[in-house]
Amino acid sequence: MHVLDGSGNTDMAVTIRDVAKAAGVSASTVSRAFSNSELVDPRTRELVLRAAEQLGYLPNRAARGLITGRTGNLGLIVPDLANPFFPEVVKGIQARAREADYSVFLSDTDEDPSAELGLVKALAKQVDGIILCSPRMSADDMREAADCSTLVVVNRRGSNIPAITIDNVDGMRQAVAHLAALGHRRIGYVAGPRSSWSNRERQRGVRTAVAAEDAELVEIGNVPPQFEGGVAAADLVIAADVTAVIAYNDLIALGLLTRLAARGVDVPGELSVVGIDDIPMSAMFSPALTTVSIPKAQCGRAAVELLLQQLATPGVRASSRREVPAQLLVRDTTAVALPTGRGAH
Amino acid sequence: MHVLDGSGNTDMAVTIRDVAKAAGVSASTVSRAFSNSELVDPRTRELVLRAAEQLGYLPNRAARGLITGRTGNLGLIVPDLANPFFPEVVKGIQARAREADYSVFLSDTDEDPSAELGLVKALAKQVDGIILCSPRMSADDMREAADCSTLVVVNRRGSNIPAITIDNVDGMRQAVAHLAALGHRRIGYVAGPRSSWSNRERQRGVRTAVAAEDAELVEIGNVPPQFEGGVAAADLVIAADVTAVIAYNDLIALGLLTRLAARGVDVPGELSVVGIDDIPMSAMFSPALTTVSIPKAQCGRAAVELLLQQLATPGVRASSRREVPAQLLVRDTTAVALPTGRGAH
DNA sequence: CAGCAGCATGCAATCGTTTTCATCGATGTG
DNA sequence: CACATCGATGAAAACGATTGCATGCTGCTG
Repeated sequence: MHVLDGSGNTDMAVTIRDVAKAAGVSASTVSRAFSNSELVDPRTRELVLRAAEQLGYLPNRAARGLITGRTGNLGLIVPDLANPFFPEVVKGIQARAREADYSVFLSDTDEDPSAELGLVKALAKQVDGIILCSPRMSADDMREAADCSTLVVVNRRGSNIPAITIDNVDGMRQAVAHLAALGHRRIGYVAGPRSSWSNRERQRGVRTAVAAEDAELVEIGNVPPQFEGGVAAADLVIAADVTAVIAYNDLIALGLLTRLAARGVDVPGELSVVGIDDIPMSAMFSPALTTVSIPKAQCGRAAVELLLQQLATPGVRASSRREVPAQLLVRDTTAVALPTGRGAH
Repeated sequence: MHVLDGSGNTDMAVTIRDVAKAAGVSASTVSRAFSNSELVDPRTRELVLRAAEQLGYLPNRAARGLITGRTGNLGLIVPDLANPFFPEVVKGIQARAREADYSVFLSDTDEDPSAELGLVKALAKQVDGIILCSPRMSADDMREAADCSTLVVVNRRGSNIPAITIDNVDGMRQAVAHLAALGHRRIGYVAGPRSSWSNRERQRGVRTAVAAEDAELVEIGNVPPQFEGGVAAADLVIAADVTAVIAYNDLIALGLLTRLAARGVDVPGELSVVGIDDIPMSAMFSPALTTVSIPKAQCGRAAVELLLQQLATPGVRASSRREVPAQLLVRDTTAVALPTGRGAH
């Protein structure tokens, strides 16, 4: 026998009317006691709250949502939760949402861009707004999605939709400045997927920064943003005869590190490597990866913030956006360039 | 201007009555056309479906839930999404839930056991059932939680609650048999948190298996189940004078590997290391970690399966459980034991 | 003392569905 | 031909909450 909640009903819902009866008031008063607390006598309110407490009453959000039109739910769509970049973002979203008393619906598209729009539509009716993380869908689909629900996108910009982005250009500037200061004059960039907005941004940032430092840039193929992509790119990097390389993300950088070690290339002695993202793994590798860190949880919180703001000022499809800073984290994969530059041995 | 959905309403909901009007039938018929399809004339049904399609109608789940008592939602509570073990499980849950046309509410407790019960209560009204991943709460709290909602727990057993567990004992048997076959006679086990049910299971499994192989077991302190825990434990392992060590999880094993390398201990030459979990990182390390792999996505799917089953047979609080197999994955951190055993150099 | 302002509360309609019950033709049978 | 049967459909009552409106009470003012 467990301790029951006074009434003895283990599963049947206790409604607003039960509370009303227990407190000797009407249902409306109970409702008011919970929301517009100003319109009800403080004493009555206290009475109601106590009765509710005792009965273990919790408002039924679905019923409330039906009439108010607001569900208190948020949708969240990510391409792949197994990608170590996303869990931290999701945690940030979750945490901030809970603070604002919102619940979060999570959907993982498994990297299928064509599933994204469908999920938005399916979710639209059950939520007040949707956060799209690094969406892969087309710009047309984005517009259509925006017509279904209040949207905020993370890690992409365009279609006049409120967005949280990362200051990739500045991040790249920091990375390149760091390398240049170490004497590197010929720098490689291992590009991620061509279709990725982030990749284009980072590529742009690297180009600008390298030009500003008066150094030379070698762009190395588009590879999938995974460990294997880095493994595959390593030989190209060696052949490119650079003294330092920046990878589109940490996973690629880690792949590089592994293959470079296998090829007998000393990092950072012969070659410096810089990643982007700062996924937890990067600190655990040896040598620990120098990387451009992105405040992932902060991105998540900011996305919720922006969504809440959109929700609060309805009708205003203002194209608000927010850019979070990136920050270079120097660890053990970058060092001064080899004095002679190349071919030494 | 975007293509609108025929009616021109970008945000206002299209209800069952709109469809009814458009199809020239009553609301009841539309409802039936969507659910109990048998009670409606196939031709009428076709008509309704076409009208709904054209208007872009999607049933409002909240309204439906209000009357049926079933929400079509599932709750999911995890201790820490940033722990690389969980994302895969969550993906499995998500995928299976979507197949069954359920949506998933995600909550992350940030490793705070005292938050778990509160989240269960908050979620209970909005979902048909809740999946608790590796819950840290007390047994009493578990019982109370089970009174709030239909529950399935993953990675823990007890309180007569349906559970998905891993066959830790067999996993340990495989690991120990592998090591014994390589000639190891003195084996270490680096224990995880004392409060963890999994740790107790694994410890028990190792003891049994080591005894069965007639080898010697050295148990090494309880450490936090993180990389840092492994780093800290490495020196104890060296001092324990074993030729092989099994860690409570991969994160600890990876920490061991890192610190052992720093101490100049050759793995697997001088010491073999086995992890548990098979997190993605483990394959990327060098040397790649030999580990007892757990089918994480399958755990997730099984949990949903079990929950759905509980939901289908209401009232039957049968203590169903399901155990998924673990499987040893031999990679590069295990090798034959040093011939002389210890102190060699 | 009458009248009125203003506050606290209750009544009832409503949100978008499902579901029970009744209705209405059409069909089959004695 | 009349009556029971049956299948398809519609009308209306729920589900649990919110909210505009009406009501009753208190207390103040002229």
